[in-house]
Amino acid sequence: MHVLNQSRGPRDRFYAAQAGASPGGHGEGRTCCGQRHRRGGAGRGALAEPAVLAALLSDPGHGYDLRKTIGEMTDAAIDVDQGGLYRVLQRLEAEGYVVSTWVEGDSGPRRREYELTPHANDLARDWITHLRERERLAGLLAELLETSVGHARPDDDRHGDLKHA
Amino acid sequence: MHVLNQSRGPRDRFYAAQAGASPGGHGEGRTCCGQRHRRGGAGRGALAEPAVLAALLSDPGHGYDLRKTIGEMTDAAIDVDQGGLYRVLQRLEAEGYVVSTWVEGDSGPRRREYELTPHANDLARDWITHLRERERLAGLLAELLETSVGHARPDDDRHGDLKHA
DNA sequence: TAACATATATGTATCTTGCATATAGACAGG
DNA sequence: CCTGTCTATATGCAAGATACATATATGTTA
Repeated sequence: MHVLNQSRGPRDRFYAAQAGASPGGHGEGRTCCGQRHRRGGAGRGALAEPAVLAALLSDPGHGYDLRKTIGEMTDAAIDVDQGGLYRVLQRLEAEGYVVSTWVEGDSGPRRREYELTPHANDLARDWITHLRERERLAGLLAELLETSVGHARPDDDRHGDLKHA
Repeated sequence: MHVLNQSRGPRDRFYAAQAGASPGGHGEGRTCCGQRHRRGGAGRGALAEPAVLAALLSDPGHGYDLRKTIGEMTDAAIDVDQGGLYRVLQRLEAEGYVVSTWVEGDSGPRRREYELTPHANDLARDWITHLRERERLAGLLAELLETSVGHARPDDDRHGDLKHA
């Protein structure tokens, strides 16, 4: 599952401390594209905001549940980090695309309900245009690479690296 | 044309000074998605590197010409900034995907020729996978947004902003 | 010699991400 | 009662990628 921001599931408190993660040292996970796109970075472009928008459009609610909503909507293809999620919501509110209100729940911790403003429709349309363009460009580049690389398939030269034949 | 990095065409020297750009002050270009994706940022994800890879795969040469190659290959949809271009090339060389050699040209400024190493094929295949996934996710989100927003089309309320009517 | 095109390269700000951490209420088990 | 876990919101921080501006150096042309 693509983790846009966070994803370590439940067990927030001291998870890292118990698991022995090095704070500041960083591991060296290698995701793809030759070591790149390791931890932070803009490897895949902005996806959290449109995902949040889509979730709020189809099913308004509070932040914590938004993750689940997004996960379901995208068939688990997109998972937004908790931290990033609230940052997106704060930004959207500061810009007038959502409004939030504290809910007086009689149980559980305090929570906010987020609602989209009419402006959000404009933003969503902007995002649609933008995402379609990104889709097009990614596909275009993929095709170009496929055309040029095409000769050797991943399992075809696992032993000869292009110049041994 | 999508400007990945730079694009102000010829006229490098003092272009900004003459045009009166504020160094450090920054303007506030608004590209799309409600003010965001203004100047730097990771708005569209990494595209410069795969573009350079595709260009080098189909037509090796020196950096300066690579821009033109990329522009032609992508039908002007992608334009890589000069600065970013060389940074990509340096990175690829540091990682062993390209090798460069100074060319003793009898005219013009010194230049480097860049060649891909056999390793570059693996990287290209990684990028293909990655780009296809990005294509898929962008399309998925676009569809979700379209479904939820669908009711009002951009030109349907160009005069009524949803709440003034 | 000034202006311009070619060519390579660095400085810097900004944006978005991903991981880690900080609070805090409610609830279950020992 | 204390500990641990789940729900819920939020900030700190480093890294990666982009875009704009600037710094060079060489050759060509006016």
